[in-house]
Amino acid sequence: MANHAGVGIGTVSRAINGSAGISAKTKRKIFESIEQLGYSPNQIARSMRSNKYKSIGFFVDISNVAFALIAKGIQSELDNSSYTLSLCDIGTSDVAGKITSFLESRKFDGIILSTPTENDDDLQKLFSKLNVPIVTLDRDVPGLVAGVVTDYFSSVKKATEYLLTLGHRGIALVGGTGKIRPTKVSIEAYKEAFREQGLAFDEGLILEGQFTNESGKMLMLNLLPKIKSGKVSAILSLNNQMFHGILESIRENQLEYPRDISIITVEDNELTKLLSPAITVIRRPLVTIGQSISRILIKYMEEPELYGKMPSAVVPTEFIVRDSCSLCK
Amino acid sequence: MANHAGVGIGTVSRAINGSAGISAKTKRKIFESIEQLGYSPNQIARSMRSNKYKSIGFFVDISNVAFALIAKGIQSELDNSSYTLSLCDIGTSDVAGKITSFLESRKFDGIILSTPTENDDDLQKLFSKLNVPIVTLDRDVPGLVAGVVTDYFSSVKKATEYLLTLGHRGIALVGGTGKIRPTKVSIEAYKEAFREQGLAFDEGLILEGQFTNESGKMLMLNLLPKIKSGKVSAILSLNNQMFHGILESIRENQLEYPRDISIITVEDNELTKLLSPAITVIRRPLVTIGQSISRILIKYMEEPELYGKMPSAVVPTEFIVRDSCSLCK
DNA sequence: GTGAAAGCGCTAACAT
DNA sequence: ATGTTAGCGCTTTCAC
Repeated sequence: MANHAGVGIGTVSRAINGSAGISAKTKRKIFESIEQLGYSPNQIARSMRSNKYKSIGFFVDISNVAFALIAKGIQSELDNSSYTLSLCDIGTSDVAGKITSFLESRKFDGIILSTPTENDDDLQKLFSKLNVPIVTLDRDVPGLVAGVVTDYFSSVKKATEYLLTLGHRGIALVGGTGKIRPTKVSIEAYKEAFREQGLAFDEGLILEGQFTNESGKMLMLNLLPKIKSGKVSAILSLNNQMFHGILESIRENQLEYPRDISIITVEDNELTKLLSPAITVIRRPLVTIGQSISRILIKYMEEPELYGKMPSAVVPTEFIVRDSCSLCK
Repeated sequence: MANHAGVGIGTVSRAINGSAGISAKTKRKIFESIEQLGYSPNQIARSMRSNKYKSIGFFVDISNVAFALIAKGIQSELDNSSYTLSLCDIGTSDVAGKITSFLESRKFDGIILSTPTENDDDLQKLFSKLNVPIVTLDRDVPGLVAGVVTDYFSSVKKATEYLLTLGHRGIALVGGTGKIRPTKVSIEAYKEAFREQGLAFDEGLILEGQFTNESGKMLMLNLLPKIKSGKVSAILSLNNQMFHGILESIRENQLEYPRDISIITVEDNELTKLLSPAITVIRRPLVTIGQSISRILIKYMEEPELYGKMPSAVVPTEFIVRDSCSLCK
């Protein structure tokens, strides 16, 4: 390559990298040669030398289908950059272990993280050693920088108020572990809605499970008697997978919504739209979320001294009323 | 590292790589040092030297949610190997361009490919240069090796027969482009089912669109008059995203299934299970598919001389009857 | 402004 | 069986 253009190898490097100290003329000459030879630089060698990898990692549990649209959003921002996105599935268990094995074989210039739990010591230890910008997606992980924070508060509050207005008082709030930001915030919103109306909420109706279909079903098992006795007349679900279990349980127990139980869930999709009656939901703009966090991470990668100094992007949610809730009898 | 263990750098390499020509004793000594120092080899440098990347790429349109479970399957096989999986979203357009840009910045030891089209010249050109095992997922791409092939034939035939048995004759077969294997095979099965019963099928009812919700809706627009006139009484959908559009259209036009139209689709999920009435479906075992293709690719990576010499894994499908079809009136 | 040379951390070939 | 050395393809420093 270098001798085809009749220049030194260092000069080629300068041309490719747009470094200073090269005349426009030789630069042109070099790019011609590049064209002719179909040369493309070896990214591995570049990385080895420069410690830049042109690569960002998105660590997430891909079982949650929402991540696909988020990834699309991330990707769309990255298209104008020279970075490549790697999706890495961390599942729900041994997250730190999986991330470790990813990081052993790959290097990233930046990382986007959405873990199933916020208080994972192994995780913190792992990342504290890593000298790379890491932004979290809706997680308050101590020591890490929050990139995007979804404003569940206002929508959950609206949803709760909506149910209260319909006359419901026994409103079950069903989430995965209460140890991640969205759940915590949602619980706060729920409580505040009750308080502002001068109503008492029942702590016992704030339920925690896992982010799975099965867990949703399990929780319903406990809820059923209360539903039948009228103690619980509405469910506000904070997770889509659990929501599936709740729906199955409703079906299996010959209940009907909104007649026997009013339901609201988080995350809008084909299912919530196509079910009949359609489900009242809290929607977050998935693509936008991906774009926002991508932009923030790029900023941090380009200007490391800013790291952690920028505010998180706060993404609004929408409360969409459909037909899954009725007046409390 | 090397001098901590009191050995030469080459010896360390031999230990790490399990190469021959090293005594068990020094090996042990070296691993002790590795432990103590928390040393981990620089994968970039190794790759540069060895042209092995310990990395496989899965190129797919992540809008199709099915891929998530397939990826889980792939991953589960990879967990016992030293390979790392990168999911790369190729969307539906400019697939060759996207793949090219991925390949410029990353190297893979093997590639799993599921493209939205089979006859992409750019794609073939691209991969013909690439000296790496590539296996396709349900695609017959000329020049590439098929890794896994899903047996849609038997299920689509069963589904068609099922509809015929219910008295349906006007059965619309709705797919994305007929240019990918699953669609082609399904069309064959559909025709064969008709023929075996001595019945004539209407070529005009074999419809092609895009793999999108909107396209499903569009096709329904054409179908509606025929449904109302009774010319079409059943729909067999070959794509889940199109199916969503079909369902929406049914809803918007105040039709009811199975009363006004019988429907069957491919791909089982929460939606098909939870809709009421539940949808009769053709299911493919997604995790198994991922595992199979992963195993085959690993084989090819380890024994390149086998490449293309092994048969594709044929994965069976299941035809699951639920409540979305009724007797033809 | 440009070429030559050092060296990133490894593996493989060559010594011993 | 093990130490030493060349060199993978770049970027960067140092001469000029």
